[in-house]
Amino acid sequence: MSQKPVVTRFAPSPTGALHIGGARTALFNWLYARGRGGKFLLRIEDTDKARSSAENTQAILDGLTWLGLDWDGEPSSQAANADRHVEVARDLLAQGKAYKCFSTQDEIEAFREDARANKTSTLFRSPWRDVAEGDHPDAPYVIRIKAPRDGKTTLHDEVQGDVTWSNDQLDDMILLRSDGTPVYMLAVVVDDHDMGVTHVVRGDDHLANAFRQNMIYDAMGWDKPVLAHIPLIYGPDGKKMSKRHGATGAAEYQAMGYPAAGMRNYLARLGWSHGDDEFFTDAQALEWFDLDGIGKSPARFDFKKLENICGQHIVASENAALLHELQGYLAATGQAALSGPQTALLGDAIYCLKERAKTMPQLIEKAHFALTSSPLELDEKAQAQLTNVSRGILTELTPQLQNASWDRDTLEGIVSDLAAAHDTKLGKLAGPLRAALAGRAVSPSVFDMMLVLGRDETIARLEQQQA
RNA sequence: GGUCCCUUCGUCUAUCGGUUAGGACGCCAGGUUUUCAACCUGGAAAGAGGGGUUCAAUUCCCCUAGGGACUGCCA
Repeated sequence: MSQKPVVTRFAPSPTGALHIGGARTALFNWLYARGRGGKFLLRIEDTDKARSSAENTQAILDGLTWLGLDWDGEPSSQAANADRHVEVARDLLAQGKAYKCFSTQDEIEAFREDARANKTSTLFRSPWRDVAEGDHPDAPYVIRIKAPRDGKTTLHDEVQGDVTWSNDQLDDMILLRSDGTPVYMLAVVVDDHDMGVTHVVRGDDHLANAFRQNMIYDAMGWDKPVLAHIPLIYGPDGKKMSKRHGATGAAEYQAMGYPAAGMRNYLARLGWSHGDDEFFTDAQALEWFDLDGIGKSPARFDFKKLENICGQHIVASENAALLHELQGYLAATGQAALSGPQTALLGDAIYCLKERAKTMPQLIEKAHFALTSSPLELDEKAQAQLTNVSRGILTELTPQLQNASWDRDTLEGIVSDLAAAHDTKLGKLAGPLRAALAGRAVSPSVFDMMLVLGRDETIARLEQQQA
């Protein structure tokens, strides 16, 4: 049996921004396809013209781009394929697998109200299913598919396992509305088939739809894609993600300054696992990701863990890449871009900043010492001590620090010098250095200010802070 | 109401019949630290309930409870 190349797709409807749950669905599709050398397609389901907008479409594209989820080719528009959808519906009608139904919306609604009142099934059974063409009135009609009424249907789902439905639960769903436009359920199947989609990975809110869509595949005799219905993401309280949880849109996470790599990692691990691996790179995710690692139960969104993962990714970032991401964050949030000197200063400082920031705003906050300037006069005694201690030594130390290759004697010498300067701000350097000598992470602050700004500027700013 | 799905520490999860039920985030305690943050050590913390099957169930089956999705001429 030859392996067909994998084709996945993400098919959002542009009736709103990119939802964080949608972003995860896109990520899963992307991971699956890209990890197998397949294609990841994007289809905008814009058949609901009243609620769709170009702005939303752009927002979705921007969100995916921010997350680094690149798609193959141009995004396709479902609305643009309407003629093709109609053609399939007409084909089904011609084959006798669909029929014209003349029941009005009022009639159907009345039936449903009745059914609800009597607590019976609200499944509408059209009286037109078996009426001969000659007995049709000259009136508006919809085209409905002829659903099987006997037996049962079992669908295999890579996440849900085998799911069985009794066919009498299937309705003769509408394919073409009375105005002749195709309905979503038809469009999805036709588009997926025409686009050559091999794996449909989507939210499990579509699980029931899969059975309805399956009828079209059967009627047309088309190959069916592999299905994987993934559980939805819930808010921290276990309820559906909503505004009161703080953020539902991917763009909001970007605005909060979470790095894209951290988002990918966190979102991937939410509902999917590869043993005990929590923190991983894109390369690892691509290699490890598979459908059978996806859990069946819904996962809650945990901001604390997101932050933690993001922090780890910031630490692991290349300095230049992190700086670039920071610039992107500033631009995306409409903040002033860094000036040339600021960029240079930040470039020097970022190595010590990234170890203590979990988000972009935190990075900026920690960089405050380098990005703001406020020279001041300084105390003569402090000046003398500083000069004494730092002369030549810090200059020598800089490359050593950055290469993480330490000369213990030198450092210990500095510590004692610094300790002697206890009365001054300079004394603060002793602590961080001792910590470094003890094998712990260096607490940079003043020490790093020296390395980044130089001695004079550091002293000036410290004096200013004291005032 | 009907159909389908789900249920391991607070949270994300590991476990593919036999484990002191593991890890991570968070939390608590202690340590280090003259900023912020980080770091080190230790700790508390879970199989929804009830029946089976089996020598042995978190793991397989059934029931109950709880949660969710769907039930549109929306997508």
